[in-house]
Amino acid sequence: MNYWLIKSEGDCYSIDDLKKDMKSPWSGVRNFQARNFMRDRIKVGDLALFYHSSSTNKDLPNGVYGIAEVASSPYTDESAFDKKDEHYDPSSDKRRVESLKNKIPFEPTWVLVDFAFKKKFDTPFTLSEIKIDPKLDGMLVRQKGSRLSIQPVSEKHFNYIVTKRQ
DNA sequence: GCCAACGTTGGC
DNA sequence: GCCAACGTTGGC
Repeated sequence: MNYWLIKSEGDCYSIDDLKKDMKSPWSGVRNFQARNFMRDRIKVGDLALFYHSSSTNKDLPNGVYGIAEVASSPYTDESAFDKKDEHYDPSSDKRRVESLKNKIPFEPTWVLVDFAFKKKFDTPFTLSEIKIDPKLDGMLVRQKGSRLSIQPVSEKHFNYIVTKRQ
């Protein structure tokens, strides 16, 4: 089993939204490294820290707000083909249209997995706490300019954060 | 709202 | 294949 950290902007899709929906397709990832994690390494049942980023709300500081569970295998992210979607990708749509026209197999550029709600922490484990805790040395999210929206987390770090919030 | 850091694009 | 320019992310 692997552990992950998934980022979302709190104003955009929060842990409360996931709790309400119970399960959500993690669409809109347009970064190749993050895509590769979903396509090649993420497995059903893997657990992920749910991280809120870029918060301008003082009551919702950046940090880990709870836990989500991987609830599907990777599948095509259809939003890449939707002109009205904010994550529309013309080049991937063009590839798809060409493949349909020429009746050749198509490997979608962008895939996604579903995440299911697992748990919300009573209090978030904030980024500032993560940064000062020696037990969390080496966590990717601590690195300045860590822009990966899906990143691996070690079992040790995962368990440490979860235990601290139980 | 600013700006540094990063990934991606496009011209050469 | 390099690298400058660009757009986006994310912390403050």
